This record gives sequence, C-alpha cells and structure tokens, in this order.
Amino acid sequence: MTLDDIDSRIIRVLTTDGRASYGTIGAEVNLSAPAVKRRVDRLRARGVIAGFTVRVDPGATGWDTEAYVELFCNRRTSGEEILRRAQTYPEVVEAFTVTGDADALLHVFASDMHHFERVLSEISAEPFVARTRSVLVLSPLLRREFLTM
Amino acid sequence: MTLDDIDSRIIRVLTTDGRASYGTIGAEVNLSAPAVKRRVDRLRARGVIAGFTVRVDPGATGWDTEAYVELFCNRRTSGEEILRRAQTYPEVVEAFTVTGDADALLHVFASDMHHFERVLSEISAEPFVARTRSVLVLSPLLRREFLTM
DNA sequence: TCTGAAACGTTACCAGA
DNA sequence: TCTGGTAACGTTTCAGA
Repeated sequence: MTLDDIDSRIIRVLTTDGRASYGTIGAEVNLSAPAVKRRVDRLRARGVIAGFTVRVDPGATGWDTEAYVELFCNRRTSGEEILRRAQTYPEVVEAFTVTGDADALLHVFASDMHHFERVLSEISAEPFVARTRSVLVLSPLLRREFLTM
Repeated sequence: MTLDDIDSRIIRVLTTDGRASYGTIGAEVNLSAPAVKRRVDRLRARGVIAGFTVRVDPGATGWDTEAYVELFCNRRTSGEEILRRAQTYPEVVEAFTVTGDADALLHVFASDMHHFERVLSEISAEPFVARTRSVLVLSPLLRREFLTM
C-alpha cells in the first residue's frame, strides 16, 4: 500500500516521460534496468500505476472549448446510470458524483462554442437531468499529473 | 492543424497504451514501424502530442480525497499570479480561470480530509484569495484522456 | 521502403541482506 | 525470502542508403 522512496522517484520520472526506458530510469534512481522493470511491474500489479498514456493537447487539435458541467438530477439517480450515459459522450472526459447542491460534475471538451452548446443540450435532454450549470474554462493555467510526492 | 484518420488511430492506440511499440501501433493502423515513428514525431513537433505519462491511481496510494475548489479573488488577480501560487501546492493538479461568479477553479488531491482541510486553509490564506467554495468528489465515475475522435 | 548496427525489453539465474 | 545485479537473447529503434 505504501510506496518507498525509489518507487516514488520511478513514478516521478515516468510522469515526466512515460516512455522512458528502464535503463534511463535506472540511471536516475541508481538501479539496474531489470530492477526498475520489476518495480514497475509490481506497481502495475498493485494498481498504483493504472497504465501509460499519451498527453494530447486539445488546443493543438482545435478543441479549445473546455467546461465543467454541474448536473442536477430530478430523482435519486445512481452513479452507475450517470456513468453509463456520460460514457456515450466522447466529449465527456471526467465524471464525478459530488457534494454540494449539484449531484454530479462533468468535465467536457468541445471543438467550439457551437459544439459545446449542442453537447450541453443533449446532456440536458437526458431523462434524469433536471438542469445543468456550466462553468467555462477561460485559460488552462496548470495541468499536471497526480504525483505521489 | 487537422489530423488525418491514421493520426487519430495512432493517438487512440497510444491513449490505451502509451508505451506501445511503433511496430504494435503499425500493426493496428497498417503502417510500418518507421512510418508510425515519423508520424508520432511530427505530432510531437506540432504540439498535438504534448508528451507521455504514467496514469497513477491516487486511491491506490491512499490519496482518496479529491475536490474542486472555486477561488474568489478580492481584486483583479492575473492568471499568472494564480498559476505561480497554485504551482507551489503539489496537491493542485489543475488550475483554470473560469466564467461565472468564481474567478478560478482548482483541482485538488489530498491524502485524507485533514490533509485537504490544511491545504484549503493554506490556499484561503493566499493574499489574493477572498474566499473559496469547495465541491468534494464522492465517487470518480469516469476518468479518461481527451481523444481526438 | 529496406537494412544493419545499436539500444532496449525480457527472462533466467545468481548473490547478498 | 526479498531485492537487486549480471548475462544472454530476441525484439525494437533508428539512421543511412
């Protein structure tokens, strides 16, 4: 459950470069390549490392409209139902149930305002959605991975 | 600026497995390994691919407290200043300036409620912060990478 | 696109704490 | 027993033709 110092340093290197070779990582943490691989395999098996991905800049592909949409549900809607429907929108990258007056929070990307407007109206038309409140992102200031510290 | 179909498919594979070999990707998109590498290099050069990372599950490391913190600033605070201060908190993984009554939105991870309370009080004590409003995440339903579609 | 050398991933086996 | 190192081998990367 708890990570030792070397595990944290390995994750830190992989956060910076997810394709770093085991040898390169080993040079930074003073371990041989196989030893690093063994630790990475163990971290994957424990679920600490969920996987590896590419970081795509939505802005560079023209998807420069980003928003958080709060969902107010008209009856006790289960998280499973929200997930099942949210998944069908490729524009929705994150979904949470939350505290506060809203029931759920969606993180949405769209290519432009018209696209966002269309997605929002589709989401609003979901049977379990009573109303929505959107917060549009003006400038993304900081975007980084969770770090184990 | 615009991605062709093969670029999108390459990114889709890399989203699933950021460490996939060029040969493996090539098998999926019907391209030779060097051809895939050229495209990936070009996507990196264009900024579409910002980099590669490891996806760490905060919950697996015991960091199961997650929140969005809305920042209300008492004077016209610049995005640069918010960024400069937000960066100093390792708990803050995202920061945006936003529309609506709040000025900025922070995405925060903490090891537990006490930890979150401490971070929140530190953020609230920042000179440019008038007040904050927090939305705690109850259940993370969906978490995926932005996809170019 | 092809090819060959260098680098890398992966497994097996061994040593020390 | 657990963790790491070394060696060996097949695969991948990558540059040059």
